[in-house]
Amino acid sequence: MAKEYDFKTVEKKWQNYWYDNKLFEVKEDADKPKFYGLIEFPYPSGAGLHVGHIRAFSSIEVIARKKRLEGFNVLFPIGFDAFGLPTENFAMQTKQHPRIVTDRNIIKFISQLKKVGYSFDWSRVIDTTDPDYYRWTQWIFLQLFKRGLAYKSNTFVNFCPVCKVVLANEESQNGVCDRCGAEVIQKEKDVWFLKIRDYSEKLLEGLNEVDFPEKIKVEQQNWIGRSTGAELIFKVRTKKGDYPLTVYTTRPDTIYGVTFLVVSPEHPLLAEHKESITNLAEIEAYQAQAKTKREFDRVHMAKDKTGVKVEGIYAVNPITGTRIPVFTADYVMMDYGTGAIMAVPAHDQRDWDFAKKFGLPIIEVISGGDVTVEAYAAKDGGTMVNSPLINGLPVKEAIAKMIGIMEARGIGKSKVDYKMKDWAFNRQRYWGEPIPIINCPKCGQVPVPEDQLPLRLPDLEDFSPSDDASSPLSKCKDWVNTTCPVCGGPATRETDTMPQWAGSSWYFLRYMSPHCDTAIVDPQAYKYWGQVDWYNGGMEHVTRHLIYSRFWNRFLYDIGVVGYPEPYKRRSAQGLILGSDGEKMSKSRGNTVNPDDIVDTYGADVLRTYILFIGDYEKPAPWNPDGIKGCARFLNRVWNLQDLVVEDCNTCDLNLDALIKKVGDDYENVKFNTAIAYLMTALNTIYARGKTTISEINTLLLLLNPVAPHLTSELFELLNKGGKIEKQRFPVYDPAKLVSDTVEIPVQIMGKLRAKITIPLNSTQDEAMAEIEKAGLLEGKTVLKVVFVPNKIINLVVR
RNA sequence: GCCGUUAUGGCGGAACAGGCAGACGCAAGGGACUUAAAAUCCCUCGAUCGAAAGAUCAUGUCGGUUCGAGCCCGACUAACGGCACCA
Repeated sequence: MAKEYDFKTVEKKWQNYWYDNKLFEVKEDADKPKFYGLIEFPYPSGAGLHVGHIRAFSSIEVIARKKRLEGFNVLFPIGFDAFGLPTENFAMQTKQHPRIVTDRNIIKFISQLKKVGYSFDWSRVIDTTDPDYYRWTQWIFLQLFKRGLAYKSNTFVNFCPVCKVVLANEESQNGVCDRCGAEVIQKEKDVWFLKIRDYSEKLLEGLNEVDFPEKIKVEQQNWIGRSTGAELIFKVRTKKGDYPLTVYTTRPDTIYGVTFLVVSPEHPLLAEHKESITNLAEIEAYQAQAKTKREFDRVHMAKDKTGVKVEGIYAVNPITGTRIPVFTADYVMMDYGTGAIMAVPAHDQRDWDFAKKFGLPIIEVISGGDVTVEAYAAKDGGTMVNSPLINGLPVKEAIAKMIGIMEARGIGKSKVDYKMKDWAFNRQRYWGEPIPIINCPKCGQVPVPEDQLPLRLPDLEDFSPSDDASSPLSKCKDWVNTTCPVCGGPATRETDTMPQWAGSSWYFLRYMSPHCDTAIVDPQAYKYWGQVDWYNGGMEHVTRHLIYSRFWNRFLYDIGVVGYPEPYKRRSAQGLILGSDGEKMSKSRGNTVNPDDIVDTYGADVLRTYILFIGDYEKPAPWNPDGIKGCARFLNRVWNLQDLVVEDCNTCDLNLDALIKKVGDDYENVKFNTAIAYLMTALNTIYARGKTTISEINTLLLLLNPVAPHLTSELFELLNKGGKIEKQRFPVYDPAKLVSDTVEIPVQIMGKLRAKITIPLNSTQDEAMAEIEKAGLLEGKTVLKVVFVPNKIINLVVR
């Protein structure tokens, strides 16, 4: 009998062996093919590692170990995305410096990750809060700034009047402050933006060349929100003369149905033509009200349209010459299109609602709906009516023709627009990268010279937010007051810091040469490692991190710093691990699972096996404490295979080639659950037979090694005179052995399974029928029709 | 409202490309071993009828295509995720 498997000793032994011998530390090696596997680096929260992390990391871990066995030079790095609010808040509460908190958390994470036996290259650990790292984050910002892609602009921020602090969007969900529950108000402030909109088209195009799950592509496409339409110019008659008001529309075909125009309350028309407006007081009251209205309200009041008619001015329809009234209403946004729309109530539900409320005419210009009941959008059908120049045309043709007419007359042009907004790139917080800009009264915004980077965070005593919506850094006068690098005169530093998404937008580049101090990435290292071959992470990052980092990489490509426009070749996404109650894990629900507990009770291999076996990798799965036991049993049975070893075994006819193919393919296809299931089936077969050979076990161990590396390393060593499993090659199957010479096919009668017959491979229909006759399945029946799929099935239609 | 995803036993989930529904695991029941328990091993395990052989029903609902549908088509329902007064 085999010695009982002592996971504690064995796991410790192999972890020491791997880490002490630096087995996973890699260098560029031109003789080997490279594989760069990446997991989203964790935020080192005080709570430590979560089972969600285990699921997220274990996929690439399996691939990394498999690729190593296949002879690849594998880069599988880890680091920490350590700037951010939770640490800062925790630091404030406990009156410790965030640096201390961060370092402590990182140490904890590293020890937890090592206990799981992950094959990370520990020589490349990066930390976004390390000045040697954020020096380069700041450097990238400066490149963006120098090319006009970073700019400061006035906008509204979420402000909690109780805590007196600017809140990030994620801290003010539903218009309520996360910490005190007070209603958040909008406060005007100058903030930095990155012109990600300039990259809309490139980010869309790039999706064509990457291997991402379709739903990720669709989500990014929707986020970018490309629409093709037209900009049309309506003349607005004012006391100062005609004001050319440009509206954006995707439906220029409906121009004959325009019965009013609507401008956003922030539209410059209103500010520039006050003297023409006869109900100015009313307009200004409405503007003031719209300003204080929170984003949240705007959305939830969607059905109850508000607005005011702008008296004293009117617009002229450029096609018909008709006079039409101008309104201002907050259902028109200043930051999309031109902030002004032509309203066609007959064919747009929002305009319809507004027209009903204000008693405005509704003119049908596309037949096919009943516009007295609701708007008829007619996206796919309908023909134009009441539209002299385009009557009778289907919608699509009408759009094209009308754009042509407008372009010819100089009153409009086709125009592509995007919903994606520029990236608001600052926070009024301490624990982030300082923005390396100096404000000089004479020279304006001056970049910190690159040789002065990193611009270090000053070591503040009090890093709590200020109550005037400015950053904590503004309190540090020694740091704020500086001299202008251009004119040498007195100047002040930018006091806002970068958002959390900054450091994570380029970290995959840093891993290639984490200690390079002359560039963000060493060109030789980049030349070798290039793109990330496979990147796994959460769906929640698809429209933030995943799009931001694609943007930065694309920018770096455009300025010649990197050689590939897309950073990630392939992306996969793990599903959420839910609590055993089927609900999202949370401390308040008390349904969380600490991976440390599982490692202590069952061992790292069991945890790894279970998290991969739990279900479809890409779908959410509830944690089941009993399920872990099954995986523990499985691994135990693998260990005990040593008791079944015989020298010669003529009945050991397990089809290993089929198993190798199945398991290997499943790993690559993110189907870890079925890969493990097939290994279990093979094991059951061996146990039923009662004997096995060392060579058979070795194959199984190699297949299982990426999932359960400790146990398989130990058993391999034991059975192979001290041999090391990592020196082996991942098994290769012989395609010729995947097919046998006979095949069992089902016999259906009238579509229902009635019997099974075993016939030689590639038998003809007649041979199959002969076999069925022999079995006496057709007595008293007349065969009307035979459907025969060679080697698959035979179905008989009988009477 | 728009976009997307999903729906299979008591549970998690399998089913390659329209061809044996329920692999694998859990739970449950029965048995062996044990003084006993744990561990381990063996058997049963979708529902209904039947002593059995077997038959019928069954992949969210209702229709359709097909020799054959969990899978394809049409119309729904529910849950989850994303976006949202986007012109």
